[in-house]
Amino acid sequence: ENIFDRSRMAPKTPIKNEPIDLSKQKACTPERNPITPVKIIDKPQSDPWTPTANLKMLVSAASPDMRDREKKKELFRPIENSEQSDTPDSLQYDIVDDSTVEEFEKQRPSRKQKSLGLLCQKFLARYPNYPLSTEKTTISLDEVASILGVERRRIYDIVNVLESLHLVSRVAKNQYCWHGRHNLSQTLKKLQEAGELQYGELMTFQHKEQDFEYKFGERKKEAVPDSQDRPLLDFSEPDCTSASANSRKDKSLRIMSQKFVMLFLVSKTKIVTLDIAAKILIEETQDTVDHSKFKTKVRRLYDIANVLTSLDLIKKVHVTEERGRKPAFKWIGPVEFSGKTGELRGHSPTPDPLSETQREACARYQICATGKQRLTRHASFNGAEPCEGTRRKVSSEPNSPRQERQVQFWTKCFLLFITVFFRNKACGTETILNSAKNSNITSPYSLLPVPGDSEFCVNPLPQAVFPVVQAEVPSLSLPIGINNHTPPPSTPAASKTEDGKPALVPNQPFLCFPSSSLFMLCGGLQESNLSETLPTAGDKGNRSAEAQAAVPPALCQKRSSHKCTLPSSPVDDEEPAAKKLNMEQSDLPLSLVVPKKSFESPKAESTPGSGCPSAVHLETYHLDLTSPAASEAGNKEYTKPLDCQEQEKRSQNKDPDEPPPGNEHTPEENANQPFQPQYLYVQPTAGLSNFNFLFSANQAPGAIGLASNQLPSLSVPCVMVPSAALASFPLVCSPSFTSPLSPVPDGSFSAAASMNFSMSSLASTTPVFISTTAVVTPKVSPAPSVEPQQPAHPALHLSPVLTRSCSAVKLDSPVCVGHPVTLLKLQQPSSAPLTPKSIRPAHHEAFFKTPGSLGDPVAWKKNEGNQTRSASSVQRRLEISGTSAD
DNA sequence: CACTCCCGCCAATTA
DNA sequence: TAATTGGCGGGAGTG
Repeated sequence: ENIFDRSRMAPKTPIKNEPIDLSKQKACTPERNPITPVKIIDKPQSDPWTPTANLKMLVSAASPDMRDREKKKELFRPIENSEQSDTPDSLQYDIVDDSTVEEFEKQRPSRKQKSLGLLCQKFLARYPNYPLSTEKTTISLDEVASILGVERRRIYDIVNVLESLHLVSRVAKNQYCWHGRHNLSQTLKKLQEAGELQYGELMTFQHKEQDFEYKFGERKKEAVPDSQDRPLLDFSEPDCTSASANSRKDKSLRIMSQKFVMLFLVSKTKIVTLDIAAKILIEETQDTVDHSKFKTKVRRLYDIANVLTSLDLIKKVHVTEERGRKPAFKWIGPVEFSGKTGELRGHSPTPDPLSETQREACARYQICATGKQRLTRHASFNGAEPCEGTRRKVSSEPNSPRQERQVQFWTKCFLLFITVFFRNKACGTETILNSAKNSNITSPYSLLPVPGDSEFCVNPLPQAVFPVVQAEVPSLSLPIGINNHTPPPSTPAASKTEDGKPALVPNQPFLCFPSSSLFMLCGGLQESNLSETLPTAGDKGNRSAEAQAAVPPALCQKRSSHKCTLPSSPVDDEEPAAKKLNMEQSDLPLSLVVPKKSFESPKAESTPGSGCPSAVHLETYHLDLTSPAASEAGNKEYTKPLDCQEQEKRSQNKDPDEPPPGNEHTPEENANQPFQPQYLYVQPTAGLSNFNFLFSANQAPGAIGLASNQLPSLSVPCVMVPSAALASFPLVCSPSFTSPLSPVPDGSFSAAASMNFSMSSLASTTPVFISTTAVVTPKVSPAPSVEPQQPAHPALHLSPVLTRSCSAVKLDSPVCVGHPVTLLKLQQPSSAPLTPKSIRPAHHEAFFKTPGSLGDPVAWKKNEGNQTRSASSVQRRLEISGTSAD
């Protein structure tokens, strides 16, 4: 107590003045209860207390008596300085006073009490939410820190986040101005707009329309460069001015905070999982994704989330996924702000086209958000801020209907995706299976049980992942998998086997997700839709399936090059993990196939017809949701230009088959199209960091379901790829649909396997490729024909994969399981998406043995025709018997 | 053990 | 050069 008193007495100022360590100061804080027993005091003298203890107490006590604190601090300092060993302290406590101890304990700042969230609340409590305009409240960091009894460092954490939302602004050193929530709405609106541009665009561009993409492609080509130049958004705030200063600011907590908020605003579900957010943020900033970075990012996100939680903008929730529950946050703040567009866009000098391009680019970049791009946007974003001038650069085209549509579209897709997941999870897998049986889904797509799939996505993935990994690495090795249904080599043959369905399959579309981006989406989407859809077997089932299918986006990674380096290492890591996963179900073998590269050719072939379709499908989904017909139309081009790989990916995503049965059929026409299995790409998160997963949407459900249930979980069509590895290449997945595989594990796998292979091999099926790399290729427009290369490329290079299959959803089909999926992934490193090319090669090789794949994109292109290669490579799927993921 | 996230070192910036 | 900011990650508290 004495101490406290003293501290109180002492002037706060000390901190600054005094050389003393901040940390020590912290200790001071105790105020909260002035009451604190005297006893404590003694300690200081003696040193009994551990600094920490003191701190805790202080902290807990803190709020009220700030003033005193200052004094306290001073007092403490000495004490602190004297620091003694902790242990003694404790003893002392006891000795000193039991009561005190108790008090301390009570007061003890348990960790929670010291949480940033609580601190933030205290901080916020000091200021009115809606201060009178007239009154300018200035905040002195030192003062607040002392009052709250915390280190100044902590105040920075709070202030930085608040500043990102413009609740406060820095007026001078150590001085902030409190604005309150008056402008919160505007800020959020801006963020939403910016978010849509960055994140949303990705989606948007997928938008279906072929035209759209088509255009994009063109634009992209043109624009791409530009895009690079321009940053999409900048979060930057006021600081924009000092562009130079970016370095540090880029990583700023402020920027992270804004991006984080943007994710929520862009997300339909309004739920964002931390890992997804972290991935997204990492992409933006980092090239290399390492686990440590991920962890760091997550830490930061917690910091931000705590502040946002205190602002009542978000709340913590848990999203249960395959692997288990993941921490996530749900936006509970205002959601709509009027228009999206906003000024921001308008300014941009660049016309829509640019914007589009930018978008594309952005999609990649943005998300990744690296500096420049962001900047521009950001600037706009800031609007008010100084930078504005620059920011305007960013084009705004905001609202073009298309964009919006696209956005919507994506959203839908996401929703579907999410839904699917949820369903899967939610529903027993069993049901799914059943449903599947019922349905007879022949189509591979359909697999999913509609109703029940809840688990699908998630579970499968993990498991799948592992297997995949193994497989990948050595393609050879892979066979290892429990079921090796297909030996890698065989694959080609296998592919044929698949044939049964091949027709459908052929074109499976793949979706690529940018790793991060997808997730986000997913998170957001969640169920809402899903829930509805599901269940009924027939159509509904299908739909649901579709929905699911839609979901999967493939990811790509953006930066191709960067990642390349990683590959090897990641792989290693992966494996272990994979193993774990696999273990579970040995039965199931997951077959992972990793196609090395898919074939371009197939794609090419497919592309024209199939490729696009897939894309279309997705749309369809949406359409389904909304209006099916339209969607299909869209489907074509899933491919996109490299630039925006991410975007592309997304765009690809579109394709998913159509959910509705009817629709699906249509697509089917194209032999290829029909399939479009969707794949989901999951980025590796922390643990998995290296791997990427792809799921076929279609399959997924089944797979998932399977996993849990009967089937070997494996049936899951997921493929994992080490991200690094992937980065470079394109993945291919073929979802084959297996025909009706029954849940039987082996069979399923085999089927799957076959499928995969087939895909690769088969022209018909399209193998999917995902190319991570960003391939340069620009886009493939939907129309394959359009570009010669594209056809091949698209698949290959483009990460985007696309696919999706709505149909997958259909549960009916014979087993959902069947799908084989393949996946791929690619990743790109974060940063520079730009050069896709560079990236790929290396990675591919590393990961995949396939020569062709590895090599250049060009090769691929060449290959296009040859599915063979790809097939083979692809084929390598791994099988895993692992036990189920579970 | 995983999730949280506090704490504070220390570098980048700023005054 | 000193002070202010703030990135970052070790590692502890929680469940």
